[in-house]
Amino acid sequence: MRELEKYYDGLKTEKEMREYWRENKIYDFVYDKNKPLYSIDTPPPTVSGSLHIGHIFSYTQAEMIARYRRMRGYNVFYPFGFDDNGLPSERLVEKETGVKAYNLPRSEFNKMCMETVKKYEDEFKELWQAMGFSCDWNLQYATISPNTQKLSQKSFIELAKNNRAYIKESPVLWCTECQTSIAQAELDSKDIDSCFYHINFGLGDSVLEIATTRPELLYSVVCIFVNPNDERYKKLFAGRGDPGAPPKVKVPLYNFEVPLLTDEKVAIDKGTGAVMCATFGDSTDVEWTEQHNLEYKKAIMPYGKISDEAEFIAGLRIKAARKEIVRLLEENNLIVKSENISHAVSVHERCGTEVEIIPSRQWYIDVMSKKEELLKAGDKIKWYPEHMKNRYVNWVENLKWDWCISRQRYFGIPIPVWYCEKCETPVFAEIENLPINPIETKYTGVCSCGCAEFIPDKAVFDTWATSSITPQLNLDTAKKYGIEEKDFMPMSMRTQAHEIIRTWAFYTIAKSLYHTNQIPWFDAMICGFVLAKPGEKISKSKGNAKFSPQELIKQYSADSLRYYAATARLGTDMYFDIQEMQDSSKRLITKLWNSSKFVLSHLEDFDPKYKPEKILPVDRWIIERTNEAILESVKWLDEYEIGMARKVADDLFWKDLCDNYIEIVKERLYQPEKHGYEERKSAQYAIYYCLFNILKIYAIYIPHETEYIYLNGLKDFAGEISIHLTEWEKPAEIDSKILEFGDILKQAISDMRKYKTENNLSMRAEIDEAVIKAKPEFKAWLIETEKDFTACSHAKKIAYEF
RNA sequence: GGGAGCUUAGCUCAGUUGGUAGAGCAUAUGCCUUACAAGCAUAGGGUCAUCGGUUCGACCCCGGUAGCUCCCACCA
Repeated sequence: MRELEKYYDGLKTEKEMREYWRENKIYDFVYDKNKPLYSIDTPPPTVSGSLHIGHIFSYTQAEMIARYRRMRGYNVFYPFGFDDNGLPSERLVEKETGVKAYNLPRSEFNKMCMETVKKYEDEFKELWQAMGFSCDWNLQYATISPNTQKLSQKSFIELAKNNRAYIKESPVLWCTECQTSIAQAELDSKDIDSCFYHINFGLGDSVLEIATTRPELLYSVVCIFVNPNDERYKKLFAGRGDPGAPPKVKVPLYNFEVPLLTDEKVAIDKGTGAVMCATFGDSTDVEWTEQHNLEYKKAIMPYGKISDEAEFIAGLRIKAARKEIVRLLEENNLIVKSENISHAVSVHERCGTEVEIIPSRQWYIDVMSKKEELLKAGDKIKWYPEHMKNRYVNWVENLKWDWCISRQRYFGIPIPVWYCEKCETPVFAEIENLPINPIETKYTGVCSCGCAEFIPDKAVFDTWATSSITPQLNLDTAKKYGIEEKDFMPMSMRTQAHEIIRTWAFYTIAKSLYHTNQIPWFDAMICGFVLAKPGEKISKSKGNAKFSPQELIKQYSADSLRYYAATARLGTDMYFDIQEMQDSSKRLITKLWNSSKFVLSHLEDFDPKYKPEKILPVDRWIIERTNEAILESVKWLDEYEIGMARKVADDLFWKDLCDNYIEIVKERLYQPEKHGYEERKSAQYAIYYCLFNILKIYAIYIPHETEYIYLNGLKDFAGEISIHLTEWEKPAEIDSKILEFGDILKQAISDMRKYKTENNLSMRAEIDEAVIKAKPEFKAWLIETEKDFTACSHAKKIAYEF
């Protein structure tokens, strides 16, 4: 057995340990049918730029769970993936190269995307490896890979054939900057400064004042609404009967007439209580258009300009059009007043552009009619922390649109569909031909209408439409290891941050429900964010990501970052304090090193197979404390509370083992001639058990250091080639009597130390008497401990108060 | 406007069956102790946001209020 060096060199050691793990394939997935399976659905990071410390922390927390389960005897299926297709990646490429996707041939742009994505993936992978992640890279997947494309297209075709997915020409959320349809989940809200214009519309010989923030949409006004209970307008409807011809309102400038209708949705106290319904100003306009069966006019074109049909403003961009209309209205004295307001508008989360609603033909997945089933599925999943389920429920209940899955973009998975040139009926690719790009491959069949000419769909899928099948991607990999679907689905656990409950979690649940009629995973582990300060997310754009994760690892070591990342409470945001990280981690890592050094130096002649006939009471105490801590850690980790489990380990290690137990048995270990050889063996047995098990708990947090200590001190005793392949003890019931006995000893030591400190004495100073207060039932154990206690207190005499 | 979380020592936070308030950091004082001065010991420091209720007893359970944070809605 080798001895540990005087100081621990984390940076050097970590590299060596990772090399050791690689060489010995420590984390390679092996499916042992005698062990239960624990599968983790890890977020494939979006390849949209470099990762920051926030990503690192939440991934690390989940990684600790993987390690924990492995050491509890599970087959841990822990794959990693990259979400490398879609708009985020496209935007990254556009930003890095300065090109715009629509200015290039699609194949050329996609090639650029592949190159960029590859570069970042290598960077990501290196980073995860530098953090000591125990995933098996043989299980890796990428959402742009051919196999993923196949599964994603297959998922779509199945849903379309089961009428869960459908194509429809209808108003859709549209980003004029990215020039694509988007889904409700991609909306952000932003407060913007705007102007509320009160405009005079014509009403017979009189006028009707209507307030709007979007005068540029006057051309597309299809009717005016007032609330039926609004006293101001009731008289306008009097005597017209029902159904009567509604009053007509004349739109200014354009001078066409639209009906005046009533709807309960109109807020009486907003503006003048009369609202213009344009196609489309907002989502309420869409609802009204459907409910009241209104016509629609195309006002805004997909590229963000006003339609050619609109007089005065044709071809102008939206903001310019607004300006021009306002100018014309003012010129004609049609504006009664205008008030500056700040109001919330929906913007596209990726680019911040105000979202429009324009009619377009898109593919959707039905979620609106399945809300109840989706909510039930949410109930079946165990959410950690529990209250995170609220976000899911809240989202499902407030859904307004079916999930639009087609995007008019380039770097994504093609929609495997062609349309009949004559009747526009969609035809689907054959499953065995997937993956397929309909632009490159012709459809060879004949349409039911007899036509044989087909037009390919040029759109691609929403990124989430693919990343929502990660359980299926994982299953596909698992099958290669001989795991059957019934043993794999639902997966054990999904881990993710709370910000993507409405996207990733929701979509995955929906797809799982539609494909398999069951939940995708049993547990959802929802991590919090790492914030720079309250309310401020870490991001490059805010410039508060002072250090890159790579730099932090290089400077402070992965174990330091990992130990600190384990401070967080599950689901709760934490603030990253570099000083605190450095101090607390370094302290623990050093302490663990020094105490291990001490323990190992007393194990030269130790034989783990030999259990001393008599284990002394104080040794039984630290063994039992260790067992207690293991059980408590298990309890916390089963609930994904890694921070609480770490605290349990810290308390045992620091307070009980280092501060008290080692101080008590030190002399017994050094001087068997004074304390007895069998007594020394008892202590050896206890320190070995305690250190090994503490290392096993810490192994999930600081895998490098614990492995190094294990390899250089404990491996010869334990046999396994890595501490990460050992299993945690499974202690039976805890003996509380012996724990109580430990508390008595600790109290006595504390009293003794207090006395010495108050008298400015060294801890080694001799004192006349040390006093132990205890119940009489502990008398026998105390007598057995007297030699130890005398040694650690340096008291001439031990007095007892029973 | 609806919902969730938080409010405990100067700072960061624990406190999971309701029974005398805890840790780390910081501060002060002392201690070279056969692992560790990259250490150890001891101490000071809290009307547990606030008001009310239940209870023999409340940081904990219930209700109200305030502040902070987040999610959702608000887009005429």
